[in-house]
Amino acid sequence: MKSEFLTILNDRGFIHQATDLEALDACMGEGSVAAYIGFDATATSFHVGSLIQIMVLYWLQKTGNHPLVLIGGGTTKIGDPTGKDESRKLLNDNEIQENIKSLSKVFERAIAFGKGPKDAILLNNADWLDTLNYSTFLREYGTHFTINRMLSFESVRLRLEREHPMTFLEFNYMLLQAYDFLELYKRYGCLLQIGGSDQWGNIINGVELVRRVAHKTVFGLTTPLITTSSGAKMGKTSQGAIWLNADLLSPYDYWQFWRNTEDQDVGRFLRLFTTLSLDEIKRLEALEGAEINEAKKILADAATAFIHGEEAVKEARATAQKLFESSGANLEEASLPTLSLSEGELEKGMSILDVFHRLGLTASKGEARRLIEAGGARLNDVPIKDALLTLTVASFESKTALKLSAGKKRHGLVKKLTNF
RNA sequence: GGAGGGAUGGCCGAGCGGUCAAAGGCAGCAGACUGUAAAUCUGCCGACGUACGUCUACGCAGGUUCGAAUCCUGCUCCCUCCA
Repeated sequence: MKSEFLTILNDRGFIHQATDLEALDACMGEGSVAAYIGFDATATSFHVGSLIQIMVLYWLQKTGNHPLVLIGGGTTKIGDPTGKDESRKLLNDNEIQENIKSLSKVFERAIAFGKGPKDAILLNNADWLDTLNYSTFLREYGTHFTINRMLSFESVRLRLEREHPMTFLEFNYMLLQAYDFLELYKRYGCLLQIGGSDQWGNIINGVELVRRVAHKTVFGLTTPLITTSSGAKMGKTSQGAIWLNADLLSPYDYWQFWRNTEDQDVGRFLRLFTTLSLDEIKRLEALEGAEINEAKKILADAATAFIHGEEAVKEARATAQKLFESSGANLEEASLPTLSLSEGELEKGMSILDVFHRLGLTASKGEARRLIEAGGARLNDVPIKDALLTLTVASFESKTALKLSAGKKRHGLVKKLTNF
């Protein structure tokens, strides 16, 4: 590898497949290249599954290339059939707009947007897709696609084989994504599209369309699907996805997610999801036994800082330290789910089951009861034995906050509100 | 168009008139062991009630029956074979 960008990607394990790696490398070695990554606007937040793409954007910019962030405001109206057994419910314009607004916040910390030649640009393909004229589009681009070939793509073939219906609308998705590439090539001289490995088919369609229409060789590159060593897809937990937006998953929980990485994944994740130097990572992943916990903290710090910023890291780390490393510390400041009870409520007494439920530590009161029976519930680190326990003013003694724990890792605070 | 099979809890999958809140597996949660890891072992795993209990749930809508996830009718969706 000659180019800085591809060297980094290669060393850090970002490359799964590429159309012509050598030619791309030569091209990127010569100067700044505009490259794009497309994102669906199907949810209000990304989760860690998309994080690898965001890291790639960071490295693009870091190595002097020109990142184009494409949000699929237009293609989301179609719905990417890739990897899906049946068509998704279609979103309306409003929902898509909301999603775009909420999604784009994530990029701001990772890359710099602006008007300069190396500043990232945020784009929405609705800007060109919405105004396409059907018959013109068919005449100009429809001739470059054969049904024979389109039917051979995995996304289509699977549906056909299983006799799950695929609508004509969805069938067209790949044409529109291919057209995006062409449009970005024309507008910004974009030479490279990067995406997850499942996007391979869509990406090569774009490469091909640009070659046929503009007679230019452009490139495609995919990143691997990241799984944990135990084989699970990244970021799926019982609590739901590991969201990147703080309103869906608190920075503390995000930090914890990384803190709890399996030993075997630490090195790989440090390379992919932090920007630490490779030397440093080598040192960290060589740690053995309990020592590797230090590496996990560094991973959690770096990954959290990348998305939520240094402030959030400090808070998360302080909270974690209070919870796990020092007992009886002052918890007032900790960033935990908190329930404030008024004096009125405390006069009457509040069932401990209700408190667990309202704190979100358990999904129902029954679950809270089972937790207590299993010995996993604690009040200020003392196991709760009685499910009938009620919290009253007296429970607080001289303190203003109580710590409730569900297992070792999930905690919440109950505060006493003073009326006056 | 014809013939047959199927739809069960987050997923897979048994049950085929009462003993069914529904076997078993996976996922999940808790406990033990550890290192906030993995593996292993143990317990839990619809909601509500302190509890004998009540409610909701086996594709949808009706029906038969003292009693239905289980039988009947209609509907919807899926699968297999034949044309």
